[in-house]
Amino acid sequence: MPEGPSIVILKEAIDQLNLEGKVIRHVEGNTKIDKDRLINQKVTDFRSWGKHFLICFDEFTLRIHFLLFGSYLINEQKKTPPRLSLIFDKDELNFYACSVQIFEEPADKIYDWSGDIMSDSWKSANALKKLKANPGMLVCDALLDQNIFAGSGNIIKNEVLFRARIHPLNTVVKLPDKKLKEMVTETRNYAFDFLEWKKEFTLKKHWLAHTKKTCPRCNIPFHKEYLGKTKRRSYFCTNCQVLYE
DNA sequence: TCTCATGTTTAGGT
DNA sequence: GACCTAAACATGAG
Repeated sequence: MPEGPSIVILKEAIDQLNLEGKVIRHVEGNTKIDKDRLINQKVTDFRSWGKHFLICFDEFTLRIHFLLFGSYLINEQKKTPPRLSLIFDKDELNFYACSVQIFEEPADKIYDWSGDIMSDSWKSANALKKLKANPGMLVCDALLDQNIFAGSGNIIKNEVLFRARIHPLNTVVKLPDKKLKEMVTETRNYAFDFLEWKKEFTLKKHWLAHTKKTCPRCNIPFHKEYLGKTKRRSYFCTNCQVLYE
């Protein structure tokens, strides 16, 4: 569920229902937020920013974050109790095991859309600027940093570094400028490949590095190590992924 | 049955 | 404050 492209799929599915401008009639779920705040409120828009799914209202924004295990169902229910159910006249949206928050501001005041790798407003130059402001940061951390690449996650990290032949333990400053730019553009490229493959249910089949045992370029074993500040799984080939001096 | 993982926040230590 | 770690949350695949 979690990475940015999956949230785009959710947004597109909900857009099919044409709920923009519709009013929420009932609210259920075990969330701790004030559910009454949502009743009789008119949804103005559904949006996504990175891994955040946003339900927008004139005066406030409802944010759903699926963390690692969250899920949703549209006009269907699970046996397990929902974290949040939004019931409209004809449709219902059910969210499970997710983080729910209300911000008392419209989404445009909260979010910088140019930081979202999936957004039409994405600006690679902004990401580049943020990277250069953190020269000592490991690239494996940078690709998980939501302030730089909102929507990128561990799968995208591993696949992008493999595609661009970059060793995960490079610091930002060690990468040649051209490589750094390539890392940024490949992040968005891969995210859109991820989106298409996920829609076809063929995402896993297309993984070249993530969870893989052997490098498909060199035909030698991948390294699997828990790297960076967040100690997330990294799969990499020390032969074709370069560690720059 | 058990381990582990597409994630983030918070509390606590140094 | 910077920087680190562990814990908490919670679900399903293998």
